[in-house]
Amino acid sequence: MAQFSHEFFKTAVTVDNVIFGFDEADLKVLLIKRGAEPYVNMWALPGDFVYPDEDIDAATARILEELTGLKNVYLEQVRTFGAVNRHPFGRVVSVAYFSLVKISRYTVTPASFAQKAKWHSISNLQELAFDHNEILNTCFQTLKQRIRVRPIGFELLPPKFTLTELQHLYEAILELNPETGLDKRNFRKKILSMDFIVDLNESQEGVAHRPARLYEFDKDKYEKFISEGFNFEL
Amino acid sequence: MAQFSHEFFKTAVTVDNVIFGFDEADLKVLLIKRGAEPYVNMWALPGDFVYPDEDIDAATARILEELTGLKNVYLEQVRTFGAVNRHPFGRVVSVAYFSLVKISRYTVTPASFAQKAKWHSISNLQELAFDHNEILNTCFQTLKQRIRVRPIGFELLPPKFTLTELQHLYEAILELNPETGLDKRNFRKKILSMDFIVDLNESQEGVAHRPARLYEFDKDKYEKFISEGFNFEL
DNA sequence: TTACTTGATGTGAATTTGACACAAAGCCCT
DNA sequence: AGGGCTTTGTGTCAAATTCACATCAAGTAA
Repeated sequence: MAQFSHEFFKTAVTVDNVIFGFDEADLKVLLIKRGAEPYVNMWALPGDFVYPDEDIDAATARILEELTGLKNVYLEQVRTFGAVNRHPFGRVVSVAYFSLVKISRYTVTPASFAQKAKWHSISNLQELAFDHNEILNTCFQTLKQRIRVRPIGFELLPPKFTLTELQHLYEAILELNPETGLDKRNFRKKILSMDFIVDLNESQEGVAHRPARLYEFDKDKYEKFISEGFNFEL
Repeated sequence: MAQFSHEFFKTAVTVDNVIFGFDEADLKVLLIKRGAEPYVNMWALPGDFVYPDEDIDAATARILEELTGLKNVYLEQVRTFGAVNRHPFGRVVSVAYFSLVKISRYTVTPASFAQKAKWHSISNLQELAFDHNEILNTCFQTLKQRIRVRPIGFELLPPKFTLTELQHLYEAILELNPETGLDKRNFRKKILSMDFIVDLNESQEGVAHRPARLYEFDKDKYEKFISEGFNFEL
């Protein structure tokens, strides 16, 4: 095998991270403006080379932390993009992840590799560097599928949330028209039938209308139900 | 960026392919016995280095064809495995795929990199080379999910099949007990309500019991239904 | 002709989904 | 203090789907 090294050990591996956040009624993605060639000054997904002694999963977590300061974030590998000419400087294979962050906890810390970082509404994206539009899109589709079958929406919301916020989140991710999309009563019935979304007996404060009750997601309870054969769905 | 080359362009990328087949009542995987170090003489997933000028998807298709002679096979990328020490000879990142082949069409052609190739029953696997047990398992779980939501089971069956064969296939992939698993009448009702599984008005021949009707999967019809908003499920 | 094996088929109860509208809570303004 | 505004919270019924369940039919083999 040593004789193969010359030929094969010449690829660079990067990770690209589609960082989702949810704000008011909009699903957003955190993009950086590139500060170096290639594609300088274009918006791009946050990403970096994987270091020689670094697991790929760890590289993604590192990038996320460098950029947002956040640790222990929901991260999921989606797909690897390896077209021969996707990078102008050589053979670069990119492993795409998405992550879900609570946007309120985000603090602007553009990493060294970026001039600035900014949340972009998913419904309104321009052309990105490299094949990043394709990557972003693939990750968004994956999120859309995941959200219906795993209770990961809560990763995007503050720890205490209202059912209306939760519904808006689902509508944003599933790209449903708020009018015709999810029926409020049926949505609440479904959600509350899952006993791991617990009523905190608290209410919103300082809103100019009837205050909504606050709920939280109880991960321990969820995992207990799962281990009893329960199956989350929409 | 050129200054980074020294550091980063040192990884090798491989693909590993979990090739599924279905035979009688058993889901099988095609494994090769390794003919070279490392892990010589152990069973492993068929895989190879991705050539410098080869797309990753193309590499998988190539391996499959070298091994089985089959082209135009169902192939799906699953996940990339990139732990630092997964390969003893250096940093090797592996992109895992699964593929679905009609086992009857398989002809033994062990590729140059293998001493021999053999179908192994999925329910009865020994220890494999590298992290291939983990890869295989991940791919199997992915197949299990996909089969419920995409009509890909047909890729594993001959063009003309009986409903009993189809049901056995589902039971094997979903790891259901044939007794308690799927109800025959309900299964057939569901399947036949999808109008893209068409009755050929032919029967089995040479079986020592009442011959079963033969059906085929009509891909064009399926795609027409999909484009009309239809959603396949189980 | 009989026995054996597997194929084919329908009904009714239980559950789930989906559509739909109005009163209640709190803030703001006058 | 009262009225208006905005958003919250809640139940019923019809329709559709799911699930459980048993018997006769078709062909081969002896």
